[in-house]
Amino acid sequence: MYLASLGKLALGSRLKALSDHFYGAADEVYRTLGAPIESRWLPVLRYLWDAGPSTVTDVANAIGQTHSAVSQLTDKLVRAGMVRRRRDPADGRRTVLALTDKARGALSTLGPIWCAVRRGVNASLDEHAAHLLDAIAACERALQDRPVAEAILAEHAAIKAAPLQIVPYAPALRGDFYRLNAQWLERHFQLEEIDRAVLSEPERHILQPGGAIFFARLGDEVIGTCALLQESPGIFELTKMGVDETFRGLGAGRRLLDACIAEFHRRDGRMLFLESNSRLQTALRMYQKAGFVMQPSVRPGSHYERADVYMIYQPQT
Amino acid sequence: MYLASLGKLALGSRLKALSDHFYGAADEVYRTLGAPIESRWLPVLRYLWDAGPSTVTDVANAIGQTHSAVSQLTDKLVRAGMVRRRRDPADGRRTVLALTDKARGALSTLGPIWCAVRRGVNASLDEHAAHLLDAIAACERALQDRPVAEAILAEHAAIKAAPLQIVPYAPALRGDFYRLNAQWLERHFQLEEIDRAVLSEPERHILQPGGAIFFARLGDEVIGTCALLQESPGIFELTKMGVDETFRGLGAGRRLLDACIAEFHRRDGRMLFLESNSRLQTALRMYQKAGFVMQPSVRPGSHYERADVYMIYQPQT
DNA sequence: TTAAAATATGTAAGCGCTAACGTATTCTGG
DNA sequence: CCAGAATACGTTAGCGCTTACATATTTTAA
Repeated sequence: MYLASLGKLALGSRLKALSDHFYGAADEVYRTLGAPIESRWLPVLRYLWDAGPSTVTDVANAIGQTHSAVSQLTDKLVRAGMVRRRRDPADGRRTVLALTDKARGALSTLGPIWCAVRRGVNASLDEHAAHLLDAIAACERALQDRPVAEAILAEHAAIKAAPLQIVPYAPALRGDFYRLNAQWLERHFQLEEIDRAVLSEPERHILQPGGAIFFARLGDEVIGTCALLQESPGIFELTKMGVDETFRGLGAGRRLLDACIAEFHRRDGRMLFLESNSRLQTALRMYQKAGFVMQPSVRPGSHYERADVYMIYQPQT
Repeated sequence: MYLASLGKLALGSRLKALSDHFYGAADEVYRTLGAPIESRWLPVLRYLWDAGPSTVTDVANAIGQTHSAVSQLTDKLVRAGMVRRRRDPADGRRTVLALTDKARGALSTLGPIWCAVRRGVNASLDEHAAHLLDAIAACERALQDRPVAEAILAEHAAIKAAPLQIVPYAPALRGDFYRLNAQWLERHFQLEEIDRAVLSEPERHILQPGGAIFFARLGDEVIGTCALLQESPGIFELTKMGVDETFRGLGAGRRLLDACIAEFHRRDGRMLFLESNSRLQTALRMYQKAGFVMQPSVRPGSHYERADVYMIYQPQT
């Protein structure tokens, strides 16, 4: 959950754990079955098996590692008696790695074990693993096409350059009102029939009973909205606040909230309340900072299923 | 390619690289924009921001790391002046971590940058990242349900217990003949009309002209096949060899090959050849070991599009 | 009350990998 | 022919994380 703050960035450890899990399982199997092999060795051993004696760099390129990694792995393999190091007589810079007879013997008895590993992994993971591989490959390709840092800096420049404005309702914004509210409703709850009706016809359900709707614009983009609904004369509800997920953190929510509160005062409202849900912690903190106070119980006769929080605007004067 | 030998196990490094890429990009952005922050700090800082002063273990649980990792991260954060360590007066074992004013200041100016990071990452990766997350979650769940090592050992026991037999053609095996050949054809090439015809009616195209078909059975499962086709009197072609991908390494291919060669001798054949493709290195090595010799050019008048290898059986007597 | 068990944290060592460097050796162009 | 560039490879230090261990402190149970 808190990892989400980093967006997609916190994958590293999860994936390392995942792959360590696999390696660990394979090693456990090799140990149990008495195969004198470790799973981390396999890429190197397998390449030498297929390609015959090879230089460090050849192996490194083939298995997608740096020459250093191969060199260090080779240390272990030599220590385990699986690989022999030799100078290349034709080129004194090169080291030729070759399997020992011991390694050849070990590998040649490994067929059934590999087969079992393959089938066991498949049985456990089925298509999941395939999806994972596809997804990784897709990400790698996308990153090659375009460096992320560049994309981020471009976004930042665009955000900084665009002014953040609060504007009142206009018919052209009806679609935005729906979109911005549907986004968080669908993420956290269910979009119900009543929601669809109110969001589709804000004029009828909000403006006409004496309410107001504001929008936050960043440059040309409409990134947030908030509504003030007159429940009965002088009694207002703050509702339908939504900020585009990708544009949070710019202060648009607070600006919208302030606009609604100002409008409430302009209309000489006597009471302003809101209903929300305890899952929306960030929003609740913002309401609190703006002067809303948490009430001990939910609002009597609330017409929201999802409301378990009731707050009333009580600014300290 | 050689990683494939490990099946799905070689993900670790790729994913670490992928996530390092993200961290690196984010850090580059923070540096460029002058934010005194590193991306690895964020989970901790963000949690302290949201939850207030907390103990090491609380933070560790919240961000999904070990207490050691948090402790070490805290060292850095203290050195950077972002976090304060205090003993918990109520419980002398605990250390309470709290943000410094400096950290609070830094974090509060970070909104637009985070927003840009989110949008930049989204722009670069779009749904790829979402798929990746889904796939990881699916794998994690699958692993929880069933330990891999156990599944592998079960497979191994099953494989070891079952006898590997070579059996001649029987009508009930027609479907297996198709399946086993279609598998590798579709993976490496294209399944063409002519293939479909031959594979669907082996009696007509292979047996009736004086050929033979063998199957490898492991217990109840049919895991491989190979055919001997009489091209003209005394001239035989070894063809349609296929072993189920998940059952390779058990020696089924070699056993099938030997069966076909024995059959060739039993029929007093004068010549035995095969056509194949240089992509199928493993198969080619097996043919070589069995006595087939690579010819310098492709077979004249070959009826295979995909054949770029021509081998003739020439056992050293 | 007090010994044993549990909890909270820091520290050390290690993993697999990388980047940076150093040292050979070979290639290249004048 | 020979100086500089390029190549091959081992070594070192470091990353972020883990496990194993050491040291406090608190809780539990007899």
